[in-house]
Parts: sequence; C-alpha cells; structure tokens
Amino acid sequence: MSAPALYDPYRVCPSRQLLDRIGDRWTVLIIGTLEDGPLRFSQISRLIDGISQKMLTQTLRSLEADGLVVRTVYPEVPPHVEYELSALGRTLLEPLEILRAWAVDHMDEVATARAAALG
Amino acid sequence: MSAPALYDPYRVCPSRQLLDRIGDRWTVLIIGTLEDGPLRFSQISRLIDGISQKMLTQTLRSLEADGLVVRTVYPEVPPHVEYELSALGRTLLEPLEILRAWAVDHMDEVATARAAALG
DNA sequence: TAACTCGGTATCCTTTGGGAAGTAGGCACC
DNA sequence: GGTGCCTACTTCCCAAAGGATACCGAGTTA
Repeated sequence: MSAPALYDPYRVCPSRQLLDRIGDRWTVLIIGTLEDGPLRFSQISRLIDGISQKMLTQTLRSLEADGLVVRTVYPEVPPHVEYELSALGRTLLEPLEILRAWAVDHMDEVATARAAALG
Repeated sequence: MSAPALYDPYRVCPSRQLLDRIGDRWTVLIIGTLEDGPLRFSQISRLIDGISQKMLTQTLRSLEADGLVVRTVYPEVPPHVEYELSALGRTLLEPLEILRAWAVDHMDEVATARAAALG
C-alpha cells in the first residue's frame, strides 16, 4: 500500500465509494454487455443470466446517476429505451476486461481448490 | 479465450462464479490489504473501515476455500492467526491494482456526475 | 482474583435482494 | 368495442445477507 492519506480506498472516501459500486454484483456484468454498443433493457436482461428486472432497473439507474451509462428514451409505442456507455464508462472497460481475463484464466485452479476444501 | 460458448462470464459457469466472488464487497479490499505480506485478523479488521467481524471471518474463510489466501494458526495464547496471499492470490493483485487506480483516477468525475444527477 | 489479550461464535434485528404480479398506454386484431 | 399484446418498468412480499452486540476460552499480567 503506497498509501495516499487523502485517497485511501480502504477508508471512507470517494474512491472507496467507487470501489463499492464496482463491487456490486451486477455492475461489472452490465457494463460488460454494453461493450459493443447500445442495448435495450430487454436485451441486457436476456444476456445476463439470473438478473431480475428490479435489479437491472436499479443498477442501470445508479450507473446513469454516476455518469457511466447514458439512457436514451425513444418516445414510441411500445416503449423503446437504450442504454450505452458514456466516455467515462468506456474507460472502465479495460480494467474490467483484465479482471474478466483473470477469472477465465484461473477459474480451474479455484475450482480445484474449492473442491479440495470440501473434501 | 476463443470459446465464449463454454466459458461465458455472463452465463452460469465457473468464470461467472469467480466474477461473483471478486464482485464481493469485501474481497477486493481484503486482498488489497494482504498485498505487502501476512496480516493478523485484527490488523485487517483495523485497516478496512466498516467491515464487521462476521463478514471478515466469512470472507476470509471462502478466500481460503478458494485457494486465494492461506490461513496459518500459531497455537499460542492469546490466539495468533495470520492470513497471507497464496501464489494464486497474488496473481489477482495486478488486476485489482489496475481497478484501484481507475477508481482513484476517475472518482472526481463520478462524484460530479452524481451531484449533478441529484440536482 | 480480576482484567486483558485475540480470534473468533451466537444471537438478534435491520437492510437488501429476488420472484411474481401489476401498471402504462397506444396499437392490432376480432 | 373489447380483448390482448408490446416493453420498460414499479410494487409487494418474503427470504437471505449483513451489521451490532454479547459472549467465549485460557494463559498472562496487574
């Protein structure tokens, strides 16, 4: 910890709040789906296994409030809403891609360790 | 990975489970504190603002089960337990450091957006 | 003998999250 | 003209996760 006293992620401060946000169960996955361009609500919902409509709405709303995602409503019937990453949101893609790559690379080791721990 | 059909983080599969684990509120912070070497339970507890004993115990236990952290008990009184990153756990440091750097670099922008959203 | 040490459990209670169902509102079909 | 369909939510209710607090064991110190 080359520890900045002002911006210490381990303490209550803006950067810690930001880590808490990213540490959200769905945030990483939602941002990942938006990597290749804007998607509609129902498309994101279909892409991510197990997310409820409620949590998708809720997470998208706070991503919008944080300026990471842009929400565009097309006044049509039936409703048409698109979500896409803002410039700021796109800066998150690389760190998350690295994390995703780590997960894919090492999941076998973790699965083995987990199985051994149960035995 | 050229086989997204098999190892798709957005679907139920080992890599998704792993992202869920990393996406845990405390995992990232705990691993970060262990960056510079082994720490005792109470040291980690003091370093991370707001973590309860229960969650620290619980998270450390599953990190141990996943082979990311090694738990060493010294049979002394009062109890002495040390936690340190395994080789596998240390491979997570770089991805997490990148994430932490992103959080520190961009928190001002997010704070601004959040304030604007409230106004 | 009482208090202090550390790394936890046990208990209770609040907060959060998920599933299912309801809402809006204009359009197509019968 | 009434019924049903479309999407993007919203609401309700219950289960699960999480936080606060109390308590523990056992040797060592006051």
